[in-house]
Amino acid sequence: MTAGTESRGTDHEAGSAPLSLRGLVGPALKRAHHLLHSEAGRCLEPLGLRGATYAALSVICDRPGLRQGELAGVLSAERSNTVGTVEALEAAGWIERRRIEGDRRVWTLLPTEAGRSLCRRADALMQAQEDRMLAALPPRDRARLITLLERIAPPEG
Amino acid sequence: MTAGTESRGTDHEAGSAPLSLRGLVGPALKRAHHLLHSEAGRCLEPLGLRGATYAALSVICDRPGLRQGELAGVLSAERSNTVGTVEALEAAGWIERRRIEGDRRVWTLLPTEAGRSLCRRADALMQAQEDRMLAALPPRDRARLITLLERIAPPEG
DNA sequence: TATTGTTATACTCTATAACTATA
DNA sequence: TATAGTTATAGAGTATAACAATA
Repeated sequence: MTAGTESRGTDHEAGSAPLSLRGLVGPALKRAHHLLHSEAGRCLEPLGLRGATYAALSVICDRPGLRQGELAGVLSAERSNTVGTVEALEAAGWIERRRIEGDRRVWTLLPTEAGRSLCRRADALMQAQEDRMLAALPPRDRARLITLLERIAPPEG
Repeated sequence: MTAGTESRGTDHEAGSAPLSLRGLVGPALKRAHHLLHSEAGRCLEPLGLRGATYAALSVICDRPGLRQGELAGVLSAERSNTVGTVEALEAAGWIERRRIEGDRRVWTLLPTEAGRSLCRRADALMQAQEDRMLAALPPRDRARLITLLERIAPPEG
């Protein structure tokens, strides 16, 4: 902290990233996430879905009957922020909410047949989208990438 | 699209992600990014920086004299969204803006000595933060991860 | 008292269009 | 007419606290 005044390079081919950011995972992660996320949004839009509603619908189809709070947990989202998502799915007729016996506070979430059908279409779309966006990565590298990312942030902390 | 009614599993150890999201890079990318990004924010806060201001300062220290529009390009940000960032850095005394000769529309960005000093501290903090967050990944895997991410979204598209 | 879902709110990040002053 | 920077604004995404109904 007391040393020299200049440790950074001064000549650049126009457009390279700064040295100090080169070794960090964060910036690379941010760019990749932003690219995939925005592209996924454009893909899902024609289906009437967004990233959040697709993810929620997918979880509900996979675990029919789960509670709203469990959904929030799986999505790594705040309970308060899943309310709108669930309402949107219900309003569109893609899921139903049911009370359970014994505890009238909780809502249970079930996909409708329309919801299941939509989810299958969305799954296919998203798979195709990743095939397109990740064309530079052979399947093996894709799996490796997922493994690395999940070692940083395991699913369902 | 005409086939069966049920292709998803029904028994789960509580807390696993849906099958259809398992093979996708997007969700894993999102979780890792969210975790690193929010943690980076907490790290930088005591220095008076946020992710965006740190990244901008780093670029300016590395390429002193670059234009504001070039900065936006390197940051993959809209020009309009870099205005506030640059103003914040200038107001804090970490950078200066200078006109150039020959074109009075452009601003040139230069770090002050205080800015360089702060940036060195922030670099060290961010390096330490990643060492902590990515403890599960040996350096070799970290480099591999960056390589994979940059094949999806190359720096400075 | 604690918990489930809800409301309200605020803050960050990003995108878009329109403006100014220069060129 | 085009460009650099700016302003204004809108939309996502996320975080927090407080509330009602129920346990």
